[in-house]
Amino acid sequence: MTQPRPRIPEATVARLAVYLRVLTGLADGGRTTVSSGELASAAGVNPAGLRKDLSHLGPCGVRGVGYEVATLRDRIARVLGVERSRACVLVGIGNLGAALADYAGFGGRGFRFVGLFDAAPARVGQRVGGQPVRPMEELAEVVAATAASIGVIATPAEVAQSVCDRLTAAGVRSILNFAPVALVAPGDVDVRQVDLSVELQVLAFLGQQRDAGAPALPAPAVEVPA
Amino acid sequence: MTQPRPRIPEATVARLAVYLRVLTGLADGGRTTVSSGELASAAGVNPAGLRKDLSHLGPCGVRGVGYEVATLRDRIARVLGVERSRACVLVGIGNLGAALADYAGFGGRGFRFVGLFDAAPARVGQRVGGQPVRPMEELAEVVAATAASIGVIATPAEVAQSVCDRLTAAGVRSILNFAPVALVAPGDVDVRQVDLSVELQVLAFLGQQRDAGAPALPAPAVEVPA
DNA sequence: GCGACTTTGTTCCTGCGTTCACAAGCGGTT
DNA sequence: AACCGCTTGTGAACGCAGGAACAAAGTCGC
Repeated sequence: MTQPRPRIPEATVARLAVYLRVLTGLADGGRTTVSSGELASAAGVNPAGLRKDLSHLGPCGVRGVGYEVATLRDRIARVLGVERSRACVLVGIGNLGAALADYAGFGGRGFRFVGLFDAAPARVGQRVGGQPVRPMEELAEVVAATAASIGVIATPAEVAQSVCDRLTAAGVRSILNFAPVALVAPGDVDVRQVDLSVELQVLAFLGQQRDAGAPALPAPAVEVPA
Repeated sequence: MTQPRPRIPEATVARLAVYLRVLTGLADGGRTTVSSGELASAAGVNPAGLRKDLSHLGPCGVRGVGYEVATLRDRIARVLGVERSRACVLVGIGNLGAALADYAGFGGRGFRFVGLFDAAPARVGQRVGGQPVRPMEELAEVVAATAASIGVIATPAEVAQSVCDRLTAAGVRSILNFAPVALVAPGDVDVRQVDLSVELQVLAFLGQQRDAGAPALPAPAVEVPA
């Protein structure tokens, strides 16, 4: 009954999600097989690293040929746990929340939002992404009824912790937090933090560093023909 | 170079951005000093790691006391290049693009959008976050006029590469891509990828792993099925 | 049927990031 | 003025991720 779970590194899991997306696209395009080199280039990673990532799933390719697109896609989907659709609740239907609710990349990849919640009475009742926005009072009820295991927080930072508390109290065990605060949660709850502005600041730093120290750099920019 | 710039690890840079946000909040709250332990807890990291991160900036704390909030904040801001405001252009004003344009976390942290662009004629002319949406034809012009160094892509995946090409052609050297495709760009252009659904899939994986193996299994060392 | 080519899966190695633990330094107290 | 406790900064070890090279294995051509 147990899965092949010799512990997959988290960095590998993140890349597996990318491979899954690429493979889904290839399958929709009618491709039946793909080589590690091609897949790696489409995913933006090193071919050897890709093969190492896939090796965690056990042998799933054919030497001399490559990987069967549909088979590999299904296998990754099963390992990632997106084989069956997962119920998620989304709290905070501001600009970002509405964008997330509408984001096609979620529904198409095994996630479905079973409840959108907001504390502002003005927002409650509006329809976003085909669903009505519900008041916070219904949160526990919906989580219990749908067995939602994932909660997404897209509220202002000030209320994120209290939303987190309510989600965990309702039984949610996994939380994705877009608010720029570090949440504290019970040890058996997974919390992942996404700060949209952090990436922008890393970019600014790299740009400043490049501009400051690179002028005399050789950097003939050899092109890599794909 | 007068700058102590012996290469700061990228992971450290990302955390410095988080420290900067926490410090700004503390300063606004009137705090004058803070210890590494407290700051680390607010940022969700290990105290020793935080001190190591800060050590890249040179000594900036007082032993036995802690760090001076305002001083440390300004120092990190200078290192990250957030001291002066940076001009950014944003392409793709859909749900996500509108959320980004409105996101207060950007303007407050040294980034200002000097141009919002969309290919859909229906969107052009609308005002989002206090600015008008412009047609793609004006992209190169605006980038040249404002010396924007950062471009943000929030378009559908299909057109992201062509937008990337136009941005680089216009002179943008740093690109933040929210579209789920790996972009190819010249070697002197920094491209950073953010896939919102990847984090969700990592969460699903961790949740599945927890549910399947947590009851009493420490590490069963199971092997692959068939 | 056999050889050669292609591509996977694995192994080794190098470098980086993270953590632990300790010495150094400063403020407050007596 | 000297001691003591607190906190920083740094040095070292551990573990992990990434990259390159090699061997196994299967297919295609002759």
